[in-house]
Amino acid sequence: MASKTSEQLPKSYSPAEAEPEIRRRWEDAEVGHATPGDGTAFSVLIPPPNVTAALHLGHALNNTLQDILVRYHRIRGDRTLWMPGTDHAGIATQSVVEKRLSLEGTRRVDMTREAFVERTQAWKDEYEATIIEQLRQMGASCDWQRVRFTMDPVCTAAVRTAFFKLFDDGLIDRGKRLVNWDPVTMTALADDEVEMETVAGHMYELRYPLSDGSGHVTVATTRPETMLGDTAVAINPDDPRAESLRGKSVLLPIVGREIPIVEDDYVIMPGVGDDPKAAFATGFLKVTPAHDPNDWDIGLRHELDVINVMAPDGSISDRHGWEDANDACAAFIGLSREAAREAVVEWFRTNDLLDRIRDYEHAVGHSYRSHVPIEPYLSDQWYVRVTDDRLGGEALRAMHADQHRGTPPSRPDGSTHEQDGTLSFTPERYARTFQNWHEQLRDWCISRQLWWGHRIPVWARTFPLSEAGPIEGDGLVRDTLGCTLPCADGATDGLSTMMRIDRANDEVTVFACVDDGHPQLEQQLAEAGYAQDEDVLDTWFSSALWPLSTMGWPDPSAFDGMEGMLDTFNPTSVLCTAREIITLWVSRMVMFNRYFQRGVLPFTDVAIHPMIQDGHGQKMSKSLGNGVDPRDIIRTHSADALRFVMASIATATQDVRLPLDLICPHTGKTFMPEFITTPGGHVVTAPVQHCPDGSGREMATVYGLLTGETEVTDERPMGINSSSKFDLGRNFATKLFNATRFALGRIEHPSTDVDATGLSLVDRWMLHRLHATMRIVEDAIADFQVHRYAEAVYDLVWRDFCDWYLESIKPTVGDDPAQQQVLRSVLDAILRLVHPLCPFVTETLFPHVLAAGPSGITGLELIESELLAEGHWPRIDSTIIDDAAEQTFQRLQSLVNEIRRARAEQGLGPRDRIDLFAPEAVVKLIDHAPDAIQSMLGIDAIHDPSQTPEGAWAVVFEGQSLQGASSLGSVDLAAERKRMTAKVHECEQSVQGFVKRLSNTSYVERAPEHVVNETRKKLAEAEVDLEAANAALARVEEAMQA
RNA sequence: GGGCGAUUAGCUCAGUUGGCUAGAGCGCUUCGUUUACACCGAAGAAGUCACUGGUUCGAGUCCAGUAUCGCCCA
Repeated sequence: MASKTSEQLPKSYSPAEAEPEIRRRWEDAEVGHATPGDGTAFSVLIPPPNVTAALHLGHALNNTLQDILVRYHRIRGDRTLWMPGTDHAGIATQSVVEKRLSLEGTRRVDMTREAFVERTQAWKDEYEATIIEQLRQMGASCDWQRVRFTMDPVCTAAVRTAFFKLFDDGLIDRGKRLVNWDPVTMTALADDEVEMETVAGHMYELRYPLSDGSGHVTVATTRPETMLGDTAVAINPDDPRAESLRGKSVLLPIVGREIPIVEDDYVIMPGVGDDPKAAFATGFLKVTPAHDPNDWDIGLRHELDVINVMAPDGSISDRHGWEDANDACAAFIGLSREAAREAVVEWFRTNDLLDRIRDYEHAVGHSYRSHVPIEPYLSDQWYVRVTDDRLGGEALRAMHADQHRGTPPSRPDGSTHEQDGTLSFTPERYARTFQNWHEQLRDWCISRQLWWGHRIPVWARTFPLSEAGPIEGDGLVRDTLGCTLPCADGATDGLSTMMRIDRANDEVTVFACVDDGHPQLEQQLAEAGYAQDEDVLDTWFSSALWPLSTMGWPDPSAFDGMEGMLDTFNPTSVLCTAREIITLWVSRMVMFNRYFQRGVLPFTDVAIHPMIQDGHGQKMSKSLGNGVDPRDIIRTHSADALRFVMASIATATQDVRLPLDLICPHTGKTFMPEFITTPGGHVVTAPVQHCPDGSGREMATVYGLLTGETEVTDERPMGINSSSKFDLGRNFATKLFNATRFALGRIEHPSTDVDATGLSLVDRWMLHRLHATMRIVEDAIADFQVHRYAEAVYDLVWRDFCDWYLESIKPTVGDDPAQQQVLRSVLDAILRLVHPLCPFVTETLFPHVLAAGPSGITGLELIESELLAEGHWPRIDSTIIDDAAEQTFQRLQSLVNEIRRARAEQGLGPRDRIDLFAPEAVVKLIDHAPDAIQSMLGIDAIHDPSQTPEGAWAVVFEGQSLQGASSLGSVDLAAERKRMTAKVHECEQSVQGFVKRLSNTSYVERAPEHVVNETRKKLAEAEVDLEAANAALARVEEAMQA
């Protein structure tokens, strides 16, 4: 290392060359590798990115935040783990693979399940590699020896164990429920995979005759075709018509089914309230429990029949639970839902039962994959009973008392756990989201009709009831003891069973769940004619186990190098994520970790960061082509730039807009593209853009490619999405590099034994600034406010260190070994402070600073290490604090600013020299740093005011007036009068403001004394300034008349 | 429909328990390239803090209402 001298630093910084080399050094040193053990642990789990696609800027923000925390804690000396990994993302990944298959002219259903999974595995391998590479390029200091994948053997073991335990503990249910069904791809969709779209539809009013022939009721519906499955008509109990209809029933047209009229306050009354639906309501609601989620709930409340009239492909069918279809229905069977709608409406019209049709705009859920309306569809699904107090209740009890509104439910046995009340959200308001979610929790449907995922470890077989022996009950039965069916007794180790008894059909279905590590039981079940469930688990089931599975739960000793991981690192320290998955993921991790780890939390803090939108406030998304690949930013701006800007924009109050720019492939120039508005109202880049140099050359955009409106050719290459927002970070890294290079050139013989108290003002001030910034940084990171961190080091490096300190020491540092040591140590400390934000440039510079010699300032400890990434945070004593130096230096800064302003107004260039004629008090102030002031202001000499020559200009400072004169001897009196007039005006405004405030007696009486005194002091200062300014102005005017 | 936010300079955003005569970066104007850095330096212009009320000696900050936008849940 000692060979790294300042001479070896290149003239300018080239991140593209430096970054791969630095990364190699970190990886060779296994910087991120963590082992279990003693001491303060700090651990973070990556929110595993989906292997569906490469990372975008949202991930860059998320992971930058984590890496900052992790690098900071690592160099603070904590035992630090950042666990990396990826998520199999069941439906999303299956969907992109199917899309690729369709491009190849084949389909999933044309191949075996094994072949499809293999194909998907290949996709996963490709994108996992891409994602890991992206993280490495960003400088993520993960533990790369512990990369996990939600479907790898370690995670799979956890999933199997968890499912079995939940099943065995009665927390897994099976039942018929409505799911979001995509009738084109024929799978259930998760709620978040349903996109709400506004549709111009119709509200149909249909007449249903009363069974007793005493008239009819008119129902309003947007989906007339579902009437074949109606099992009731509902009316609001407050509706005046309700009483006369009570107990009556309706004869359902076409089907001839007699269905009850029920009273339910879900029903909207016509014209009542400000719900827009009220304008379209008739007060009567057809109830179709099998085809509408709200109707399903009404059905439950009134114990209605559930009649499914559709096949999985969305066509009308009497073979999926519709048993009373008569001849009149035959005409509809087999029709698509769209055709059936027309046919049903036509039937009503022909039979004079159609009242009217009105245009009606409403939101309809669409499949994000096939883009057809989703069908609420009745099917058998597995559920986790998260509404059970052992799960949902534990999540509420986890919340910090300051953040939970009211009192969380207590445990049935009244017990408490030491980790109750220890989960905190930052920003605090997101605790509300978490609490509200758990207070209206619904059971969690975990089965998905997919091939890609964790297959549900349940084997089932249906038997005639007569073979089952003496079993009791009807419906779902957990106690299977006494059952004589094969594999159904539930007493075998590793096997847990339940059964569904269907007495009406004389059948019993046995469900047998097998624990992890019992392949012989699976074999046995297969031999007994049981078949494994075809479905896979919801992706979030394995994600929910992430804090456990990545550390080897349930048995870390079963895996290499994992022993002790759970003990040391679970609960983890903080989870960094966006708010959109508080319900989907955070909640489930809390429930599962507490359930499986005897009350232990998965993490104690949740840090929610903003979402990144484009310049038009739209989410960055693949379909809008407004996404930005972090690798493009790294290529054009550097990883440090990416990270610095990500940290700067990670503020707590709102989402951030990152206006999109385009990089021209012809010239490499960045420019603002032309935007167009899509029919859907989104603002996107026009498919073809023109080179900003006016040459007329063209380029294609991501959006153009996506819509097929353009393609990439030699003449029309791809424009790269970027953002000039990242210039800030690139400039910062460059500035730091240049400043370091310059400083190193000035450090020749640093003292090694420097006591801060004996130093010059500028040195003491600089050390004071370092101390103050360190406190800000430490507080900011403790509060997860990385933008405050970025801002603080920006000011320290650019404003304090470069603009003031380096400029101040230029005349003296060459001959001052003590100052050289201050320069060396401050530089060293700055690199350590900036490292978590910009690890590459700081690591690049670090050995060069070490090569400048050992540190040596009392009260500032800088422990050396080979790599900064494995180094140490500076230790700084409070003896370094020097408020007097800070105050004096601030006065000098004001003086410099005033004189610079005057110089500029006088039209003096940076090289024009001046003489200063200053009163004694000002000279005394300048004497704190005479060389610095003279150098920064280009002062040749300072004289007594009595020697002021003709043609001097004035500066008002602290109520005094000093004069400056250019060596050229000329003065621009007009400019001088203008500036002095402005100064007088400014002073008058101040004086007036303070006088007004102080003449308010209630202000003087009621405001705290120190506030009033402060105002008096300011008034006094403003008054003397005004006096001095007036005097100066008078002199100018006098000179002009002369 | 319920909940949570946002609205501050041309743009993107800060603004900690009410005490500022409201800040930053970019952009803009003027000046400056022998003297670390033009991915730079110096100077400058630019804001009725969405609107209407209220509380207070004092409101960008607290309260109520209005408008617009965003997200989550139903």
